[in-house]
Amino acid sequence: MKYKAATIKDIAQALGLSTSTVSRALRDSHEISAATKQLVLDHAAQLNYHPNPIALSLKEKKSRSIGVIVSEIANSFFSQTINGIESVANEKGYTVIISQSHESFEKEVRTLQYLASRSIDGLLISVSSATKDLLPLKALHQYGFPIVFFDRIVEEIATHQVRVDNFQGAYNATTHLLQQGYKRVGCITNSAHLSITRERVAGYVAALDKAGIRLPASLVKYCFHGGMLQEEVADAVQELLQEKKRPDAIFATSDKLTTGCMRALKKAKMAIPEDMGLTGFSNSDLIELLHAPITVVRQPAFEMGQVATELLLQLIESKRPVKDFETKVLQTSLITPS
Amino acid sequence: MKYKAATIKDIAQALGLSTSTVSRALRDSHEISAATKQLVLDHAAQLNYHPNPIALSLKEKKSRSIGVIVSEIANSFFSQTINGIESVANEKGYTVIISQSHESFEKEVRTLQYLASRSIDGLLISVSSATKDLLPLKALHQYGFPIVFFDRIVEEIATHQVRVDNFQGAYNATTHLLQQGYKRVGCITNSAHLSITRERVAGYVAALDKAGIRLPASLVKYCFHGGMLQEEVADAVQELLQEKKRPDAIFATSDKLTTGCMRALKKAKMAIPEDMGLTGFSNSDLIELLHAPITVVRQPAFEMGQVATELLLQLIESKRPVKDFETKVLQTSLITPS
DNA sequence: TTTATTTACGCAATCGTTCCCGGAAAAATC
DNA sequence: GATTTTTCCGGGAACGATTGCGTAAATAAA
Repeated sequence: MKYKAATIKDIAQALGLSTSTVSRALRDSHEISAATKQLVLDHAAQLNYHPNPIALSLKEKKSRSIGVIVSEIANSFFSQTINGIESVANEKGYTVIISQSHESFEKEVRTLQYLASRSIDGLLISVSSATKDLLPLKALHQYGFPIVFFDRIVEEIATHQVRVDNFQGAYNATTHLLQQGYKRVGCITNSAHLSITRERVAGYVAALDKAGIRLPASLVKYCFHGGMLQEEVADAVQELLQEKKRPDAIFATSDKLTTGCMRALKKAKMAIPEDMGLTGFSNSDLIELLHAPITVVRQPAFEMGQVATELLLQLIESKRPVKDFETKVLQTSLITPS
Repeated sequence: MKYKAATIKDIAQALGLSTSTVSRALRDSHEISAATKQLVLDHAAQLNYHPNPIALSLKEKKSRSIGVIVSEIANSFFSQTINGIESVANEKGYTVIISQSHESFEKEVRTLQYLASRSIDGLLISVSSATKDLLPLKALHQYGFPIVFFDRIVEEIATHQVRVDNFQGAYNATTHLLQQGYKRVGCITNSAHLSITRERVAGYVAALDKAGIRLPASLVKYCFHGGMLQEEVADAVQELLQEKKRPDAIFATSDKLTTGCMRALKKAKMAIPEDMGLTGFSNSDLIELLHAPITVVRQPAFEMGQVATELLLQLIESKRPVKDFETKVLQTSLITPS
């Protein structure tokens, strides 16, 4: 069953006016008399008239909707980011269409095409951990399609970017572990070609360097699926535990990896922080309730969503092609258990 | 900057055909010659032509998109449900537009109007804990707008509903606490007018009854904001602790309430399960990592999303008004720490 | 050869809205 | 009283696609 919404035509007919007059009256045009305007407005209210956004989209050639692609919404960081995105977008009258890549490149590409075909006006994306081929994104971008990267950046594509100071966050976390007295800090991280992976691992290495600690590269374990598969993390932890000189602490570079490590360590009956130190990136609000009181690097997720959306809308509403792109870098904070 | 997508007109012009011929060729109509079809198809591929969904929506009077309103996506239960919704909707070619009420009635109404004005074809909703006035929803429903309720049901509106066996889930959880030896089980629950609140409290009471335990109604504390405000939960816990005959265990009826209780008990330096037993509804995947190994009632969230979406699409695609409405009841499971 | 039937395509309306253009009536100016 | 200027409104095209109807040419039947 379909319910029929009132149209401008209905109002016109009922009042014996033309559609153009009604349209103008509703938009408060100066060339419509006050009396007619009132008449139209009253009748519109009575019919509960709302302009059909689809018809508008067709005419204006824009849908006033933006797409968001994240790996998973069931992830504190991303759901918080989305809240930030929504807050800005809705205020400006934009609809947000959220899609998940589930860390799969194929799903990401499909989603990309889908969103593009649904005529969204712009895209906010944090690429999947499996994304190595940038062609689909580049194609869209070269078409002049507005894109803003957040969190997981793609440097090869020239557009606005919003991220945190991943290097510093990782540096701080690693330094924190060292200050706790740990000597051999291993690292469990995401897919190697992600920007956040490179930056965070660099921060981790820099902190070790600064402390005069040199560790084998084998202490850095990459999880291609970014923790989506629990066993991938478990394997990585196991590998660390089986290193000839076993690490005494682990730095995990993402939400899923941090909790994944905890899970794996628990399974291996390794106590945190006694048997193994652990710290990592996480925006979960349950951290303080975990069985081991770990220190985490928290990202300003909500703010990141807001900033990214503002940049995107700016891009969308710009009259001429934007050539000057910004890279906003937000700061992380180290949260220690109270 | 705008990128211009190819239209049917572009193809027609380039090939010296009419738009109708091109349209029919693309839709593989029998009244177009094979030669012309091939010509059109080739050229369409070359121009990377994709039908404009907005133009189609305008003509077909449907947008092939559905709206979802939940209180919060940063909630394991809802994000899992959304995954289920997405899986079914996308497969059927529908876009999912997610909105959050943040447990605010005003936000819910605004969102409702917004979604309705964005011409979605149907709505999946789990009402906010603050929803007492059903007029906006009823208005939409009486208009013939397809709505399916999930999780938090509104019985007064006759349509499809999907929920879990809340009574049984609550009954099992409470019974579990009693079997552990707890005698005075308090309850921290959601806003009193929510369906899930009524059903879960009823299950809780029934379990006590069955065990021959009669407790004062003051042991049931209602949180109007459903745990959105941490202090609301903290206050409720405090009130329980200050009862003249203090309870020795708490049954919490939702995700946020369960973790909220844990947080409050931790603050009050009450050990779980020694000083106070705790169990509750939760779909968080971090439960097993919490400092206290609590038993939780888990809902089949993903499945719930799938079922609800199937019902909604069925409603949307039905030729005539549907009069027979289904109420699907799924089963919960009690997860005890290993 | 004439008529009937296909085949293969074009014309134009439609969806709801905006906006350019043109024009009648009223008001202002001379 | 005649002209110019406003004021106010309607006609119709446009956005991109679909579709009922009409029709020329090609083919088949008579």
